[in-house]
Amino acid sequence: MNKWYPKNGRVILHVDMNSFYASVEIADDPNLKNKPVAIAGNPDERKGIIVTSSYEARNKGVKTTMPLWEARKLCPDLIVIRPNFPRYREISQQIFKHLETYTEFVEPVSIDEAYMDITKCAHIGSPLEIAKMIREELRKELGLPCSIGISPNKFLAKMASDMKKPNGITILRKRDVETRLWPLLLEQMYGVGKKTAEKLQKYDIHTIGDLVRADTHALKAILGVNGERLQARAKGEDPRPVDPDQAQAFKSIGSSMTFPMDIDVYDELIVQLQDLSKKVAFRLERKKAVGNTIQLVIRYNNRHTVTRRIKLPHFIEKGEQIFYYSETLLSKHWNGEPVRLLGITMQNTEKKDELFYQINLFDYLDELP
DNA sequence: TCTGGGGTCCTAGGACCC
DNA sequence: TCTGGGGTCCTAGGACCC
Repeated sequence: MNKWYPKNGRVILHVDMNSFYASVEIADDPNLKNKPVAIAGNPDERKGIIVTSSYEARNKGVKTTMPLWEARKLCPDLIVIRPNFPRYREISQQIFKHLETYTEFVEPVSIDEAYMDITKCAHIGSPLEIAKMIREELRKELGLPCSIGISPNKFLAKMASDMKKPNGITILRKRDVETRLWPLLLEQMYGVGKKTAEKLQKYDIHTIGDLVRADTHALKAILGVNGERLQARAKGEDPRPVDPDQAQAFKSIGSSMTFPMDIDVYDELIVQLQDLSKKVAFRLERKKAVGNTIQLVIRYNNRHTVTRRIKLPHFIEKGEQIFYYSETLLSKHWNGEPVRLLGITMQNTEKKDELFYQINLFDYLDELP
C-alpha cells in the first residue's frame, strides 16, 4: 500500500483551469502569449463586460464582470477577444477525457473544473505525483495551465486549488485547516458571497475561524440550513461524494438575451421570444430531454427583474409549445415598460429515456389491485 | 459609457388535503 | 363556539457560482 494514501478517508482532487477562456485563445494563437488578453462581449450590444482575462491583464487590475471601457482605462493595450463558447466546450470535453484516464470518478462541475476521487489510485503514484502528471499532461497536450487542490474532501480541495494560481498544486489536509484556512476572510470561502459575509459581519464573524467558533444555533437562525453547512465546512468537514453522474443530471435549460436596445413594442418582444424558444428547444433536443415547467424572465431597463413560471400537467419539448406558454406568461405579466432582457428556462427537465421508464412504472402501478 | 449568460439550491407564503 | 397540526405542491425570488 502506498504510504501517501490514508488508511481510511478519501483523496480528492479539484482541478481548476486558470483563466480558461483566455488560455484557450492563447493556446490557439501563440502570438497572444504573455500579453494582456481579455474575453469580452460587444459593448455596442451592451455585452461589453470582461468574462475572463489573462494574468497579465489581471495584474493591471482587470477583473471579471468589469465593463470593457473600465478595463481599457486600466490597461490600454488590452487585447480583447469575443468569446467562442463552442470552442471552449470542445476543449473542456478533451480535458475531462484526460482526467478520466486516471479514474472513472471524475465529476465535472463547470466548463473548466472537475473533482476527482483518486482514493483508489495508489497504483499510479502518490496524490502529489498524480497531480503533477495531470498538470504536465494538460500543459503538454492542450497548452493549458491549471491549479490543483489535494484534500480529503471536495470543499477543502476546492479551497486548496484556489490557493496557488496559476499552475499551483496545493495539499490541504484536515490538520492544516486551523493554520491555513481559519485566518482567511469569509469572502474567500466557497459558498459565502457578499450578502452572507455582510450578514455575518454584523455578528462580528469576519474570518473562517470566526465561523467555526460561532454558536451553531445562532448561525442557523441567521442563515438557515446553510449556516450549519458552512460551519461544518469551515471545520474541514464535507461528506459529499464525487459523483460522475451529477453532471448528467441537469435540472434546467435556459436561454436569455440582453437586447442592444430596450424593447417596448409587444410584437418585437414576441419575435425575440420566438427566437429564445427555438434555442431552448434545440438544446433540449441535443440532450434528448423534455420538461414540464416554463419560466419567463423579464428584466426592465431599470434592471428590476421579474420571473414568472408555470408548471404544466405534461412534459413538452417543441419550440412551438415553449413559445406558446412563454407568450402566455409575457402577455399576462409584462407591465408595458421597456425591456432590457428576456429569458426562457425549461425547468424540471427529464431525460426522455428515463421518463419513458417512469411512465411505464406508473402504468404498471395503476394496474395493481 | 456601468453591470452577460448559464446554472444550482434554498426559503417563504398560499392553497389544499387529511 | 372562533379555530390544531402536519404534509405536499406550486410560485416567486434571493444567494451563490463559473
